Formats: sequence, structure tokens, C-alpha cells
Amino acid sequence: MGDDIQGDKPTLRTLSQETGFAVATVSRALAGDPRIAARTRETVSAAATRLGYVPDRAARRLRTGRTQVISLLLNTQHEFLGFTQEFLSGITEVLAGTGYSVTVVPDNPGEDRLVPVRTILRNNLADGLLFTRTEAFDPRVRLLMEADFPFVSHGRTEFTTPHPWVDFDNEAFARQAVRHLVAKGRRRISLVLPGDQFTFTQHLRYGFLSAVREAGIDHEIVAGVTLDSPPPEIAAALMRGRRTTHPPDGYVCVGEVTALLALATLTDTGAVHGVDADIVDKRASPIFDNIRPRIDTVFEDLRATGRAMAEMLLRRMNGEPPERLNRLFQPQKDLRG
Amino acid sequence: MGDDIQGDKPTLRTLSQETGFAVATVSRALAGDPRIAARTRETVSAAATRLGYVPDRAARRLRTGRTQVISLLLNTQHEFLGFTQEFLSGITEVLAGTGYSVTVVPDNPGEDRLVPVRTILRNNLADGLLFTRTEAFDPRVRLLMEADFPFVSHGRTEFTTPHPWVDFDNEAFARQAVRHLVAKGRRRISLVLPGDQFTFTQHLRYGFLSAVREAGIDHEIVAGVTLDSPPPEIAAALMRGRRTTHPPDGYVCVGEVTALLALATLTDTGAVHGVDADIVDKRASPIFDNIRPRIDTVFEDLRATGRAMAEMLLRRMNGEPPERLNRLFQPQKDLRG
DNA sequence: TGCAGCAATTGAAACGTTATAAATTGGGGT
DNA sequence: ACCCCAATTTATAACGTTTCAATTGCTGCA
Repeated sequence: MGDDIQGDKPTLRTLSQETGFAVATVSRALAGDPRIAARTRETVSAAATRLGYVPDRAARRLRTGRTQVISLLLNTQHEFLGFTQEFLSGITEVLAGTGYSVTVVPDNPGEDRLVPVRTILRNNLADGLLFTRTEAFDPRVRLLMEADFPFVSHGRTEFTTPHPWVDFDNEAFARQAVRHLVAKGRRRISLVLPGDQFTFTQHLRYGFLSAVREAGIDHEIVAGVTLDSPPPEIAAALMRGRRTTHPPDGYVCVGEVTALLALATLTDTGAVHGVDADIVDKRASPIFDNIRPRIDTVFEDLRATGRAMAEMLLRRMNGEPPERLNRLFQPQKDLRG
Repeated sequence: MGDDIQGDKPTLRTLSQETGFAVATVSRALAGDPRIAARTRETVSAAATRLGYVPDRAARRLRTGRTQVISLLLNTQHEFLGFTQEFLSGITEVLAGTGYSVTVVPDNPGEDRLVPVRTILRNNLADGLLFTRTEAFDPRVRLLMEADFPFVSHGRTEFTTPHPWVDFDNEAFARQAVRHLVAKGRRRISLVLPGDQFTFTQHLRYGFLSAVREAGIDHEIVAGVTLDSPPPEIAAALMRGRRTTHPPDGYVCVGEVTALLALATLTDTGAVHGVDADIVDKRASPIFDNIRPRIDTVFEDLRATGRAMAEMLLRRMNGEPPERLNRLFQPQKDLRG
């Protein structure tokens, strides 16, 4: 009907010509502005769906300054198995259909963690930010709060100003894991911690130590390595532990890699899992059901975590105050026996 | 110096005021247009770096139609362990600093795989596309070739028109794996294949069958399940295999999950790995070094794959013809003994 | 009749960039 | 002194959207 070429992508002008209303009216009508007559709104949106109109992101972004993008800072180092996959799936699941797209920005362990955040802020690359591996006084959190930029952290901080976060109750996990091992009769429990800078390390430590003291048993926090150390180094450290006069008879593992290493160490020193020692592991992926011997595991649902963080970010970007935007996931005990 | 507010983000107009050249000149100078005097170009780019000018993506995108975005279709189902992590890291590694950002779009197994591609094409959401799990006559490849849209597939197709791809030589992997097992004296080898629709399934099958025939030994391609089946179903199918009068004494596994399942099946039926049967597995993640008993593995470097695909896509978007844009990764045999 | 008040609509400007076409230089040749 | 040409530079018009500040018709009231 209009005098524009048929095959062209429909724009507001197309709809304007089609309906007879001005471009401004069409824009308002599609935005649901109540100052536009209800009938007009209907006509316009009918035409929009008929022609398959989709607003141009670049134009809208240029005009409004909003990017319709959510950025995710993603660790590129080894992690819990399936972390990225599950986490990302949860996020995209929620964001599908909202018009937001997800961009992935590497958060390389060796480099300054602020650089990607600064780039995003300065160049206006996103409307919101998600990240993991949060530190107690995470500089990213500080910067983002100063800039009043919407974000949700995976993990809590120790800042007094509230901000949105989603976390897993690692303290409860550690405590439960110890108790479980104690119930099996274990008397000397070993733990490999993540790096000290992460908040959840303190939670793990506290839960572990308090449960160990409560039970009045012995413990060992493996020295010189963290969860991020190269696996061979972790293996070597675990091996040193086994070569002492009183090797551990219980292991609390915070990820599949450590659990496998602990298991391998047992095997390599002639100890038998379930007899000489037991392992409790936090797992992020269901594949661990297939390991033999069966290790007792606690499941951290990272897909649900991703969903929760995305939903929370949407609410934050919608102007909700940060005070109540927190969620602490409890460990799902599928500890057997 | 200029009469604009200090704190504002610098734009071409800022540079124009700063240098005294017109906006158009500044734009050209920054683009390196040879028709602009060399001295002018220097002056302008000096001012640009001094003020920290960064071109506005929205404006550029609106004007040029180029999005500076590369989209990645990502499988949300269970996969090789660490696939997403490694693959994505490789991609972002190459794209960092190029000005391209990576958006992740879910490619849900149950749904129409064309939908996200259509959305990207129709709404101009990206300049290039990467995807995995390519099918022999993949409808996405067909659509993208018709639309002349730059892409690189992970996996080959059987279309006659050439297109860019990166693949792993699964035929060679299967053949080597069988030979390795045969060399260990194994006489009945089992294999779980991915779904028939994927091209690499045919490659695996061919490599497997030809090596099996060459050696004149027995084989079993596990029926009724694929790599994408729920792990319990795969486990059940493997278990049925072990309960026959002639259970397999060798397993070729195409991913960690199947390998773990096979191992668990052995254990659960009282068979001993290395004595009653051997396993060869293709692994994508280094963590498998820590499994006991040690399984012989072949490493597929997915980080390198991601890098190769991203580099290839950049070249394709730069106008290079598709003919020579292929790369076949060879299995890295770290098969022991 | 005149006009305030209101609902509905609209023209025009702006966001920051690039591409087209035109304008401005300065020299060299006559 | 003049013209032409190449080398530079520039004004202007888009790209598609949102929003400010009008404008247009009405209805109702004095």
C-alpha cells in the first residue's frame, strides 16, 4: 500500500505510512502510551504484527542510551565442571524473550578485574552486569555502586552498603559435610580452600572449623595450594597429607576436580575409599553420579543460580532498590546414608 | 578548551572543536582515509587518545548497519565436560581487542534450530555467527549461505557449496582408538554414537567400522541410545551389553560422560578396567588426568577450536572467500603404551 | 459568540556516526 | 594574470528512534 519498496525491513515510517498516523504517534502507540487513543494503539500494533515490525536496536540505543545488553564476566580458568554451561544456560533461559542479549566478557584470573568493568561503564556497552568469584571487598562492586550501575554478584561482599547478590550457603555446606563425615566415624578431616580473597572462602572456612570444633575432631586445611592451583600441585599437596603419620580419613571437597584428585590420591597410596577414608564433594554437574566409587555429593544448582541472578538483575534495572535483592541457595543434600 | 562541559563523554564533535577540523574530517582521519593529510590524521588521533575518545557503537551501527557483534549458538544440554568453558574462552581470547563482542544465544536441543538464526538475520543482531553440532544437511548452513551471511560451523556438512568450517578428525580418532585397543589384545569393541543427524557421527562410525574390519575383530554399536540420551539410559544400555554372553572387552568413548558410565558399568558388573576391558576416551578437559583407574584418552583442544573459528570468522567477514577457510584438527594422541 | 480546557495527534529536533557531493585551497602551466 | 587540476576539507543528509513543544479539534461553560 505504501510507496516504499516491498522487501524492505519495516520501520516506524513504514507503519506510519501504512496506518496514516505520524511516526511519533506510532512510536507512542507501540510504547503503550496512555495519551494515545486506545483504538489507535490497536490499529498500530495490528499493523506492526502484520508487517513483522521489530524496533531497530541501534536506533533505540542511540536515542535512549540503553543498550539492551547484559554483560557477563566469565572466568576463563578451570572451574567446577559444567559451571559455565549451567550458569550460562540459566541466564539465557530467563533473558530469552526479554529483548536483552547476553554478551560474554572474559575475566582472566591473572589480569586486573576492573578493566573489563571500566570498559563497559565508560563505553556504555551494557545496561547491567553479572559476575562471579566475588571478593570480600570486591573493587568491581565498589566501582559499580559508585557509578550506580545495575549488577548482581555471585557471592556476597563485606561492604556495608547493600547490593544485589545471589550466593550459595557454603558455610552450611561445609558444616553439613563435616557432620556427615563425623557420622561415618571419621576423625581427621581435610579441606582444600579457594583463594583467600574470595568471600566464600571465609564462609567455607568458618563452617568447616566450627563443625570440626563442635565434633571435637582433628582437621587439616591443606597449605600452599588453593582450588585454583594447577591440579598437579593440588595432587602433590594432598599426597603430602597422606604421607604423614596421621593421614586424613575424611575429605571435604569444594569441586569435582579436587574430589577426583583426592580419590586418585587415595588409590595411589593404596587406601580404599569407604574403608580408609570418605569424601564429600560439592558438585555442580549431574555427571558425577557416574563416578565409581560413589562419592557423597551436595548439589549446587548453578542453572537455578543463573536464573536467579538474571531475574534479579532485571528487577534491579527496573528500579527496585537493592535492599531485598538477595538470595541464598541452601545446599541440596543428596548425601547418602 | 572547547566550550562543551568537561565531564561529558568525548564525541566526534568534541574532537572537532578541539582540533578545529570539521566533524567529517575527524571521522575520516580516524578511519585512516588516505585522502586526509597525514599531518591532520596525526593531530586528530593524538587528540582522540588524549581525550580517550571511543566511537559510539550505537551510532556507528545505526549508520553502517554493522553491529560489531558476533553471535554464538550454544547448546544448553549436557555436553563434553568443560566444552562451553573452553570453547568460549578460545573465542573471546581472539575477539578481545578487535572491537567485536560475543553474544550467546541458546540452541536448545528440543527446539527448531533455525529460529535463533532467523531472528539474528531478520533483526540484524550480529555480523557473524558461530555454531556447533553441525548436521550433514544443516538447515542453518543452508539458510546462512542463501543469505550470504558470514559464519563458521563447528563440524562439516555434505553440501557441495563450500563454506567455512572447523572440525576435529573424528574418523581418525575412532580409527586410532580401535587400533589402540586391538594392540592391547581387545577383540570386541563397543561404541556409543551421537545422534545420526550430526555429520561427525558418520565420521566416527566410518572410522570405527573400517578399523574394526581391518583388524578382523568383533564390535557393537550400542543400540537405542545416543550421546545425548540421559546418562541413566546410556548406563542401562551399556549394562545390557555387559550381560550378554560375549560382553565387550574394549570401549571407544566419545566423551567423558560415556567413559565414566562405561567405567561405572565395569565396576558394577565386577569387571576390572585394564584386565577385563579397556577404555579409550576423547576428552575435552584436562581434569580427566585425575580419574582412577587411568583411562587412555585422546585430547580434543576446544580452546584452540574456538580460537580457530573466531579467527576464521573474522577473515570471512573481511571478505575472504570460503573455499580455503577450513581447518581439520587432528587427534592429539596422549594414548599411553 | 468567544474562549478556556482537554484529548489526541504531530512536526521537528536530537542521539553520534558515515557517505555523498560540493566547496575550498594552493600550485603549476600557459 | 588566468585557468585548471589535484589535494584537502567541509556542509549536509541520512540511519530509526524517542521526546519536547506545539497544533488541531472538540466540548462545555460563561
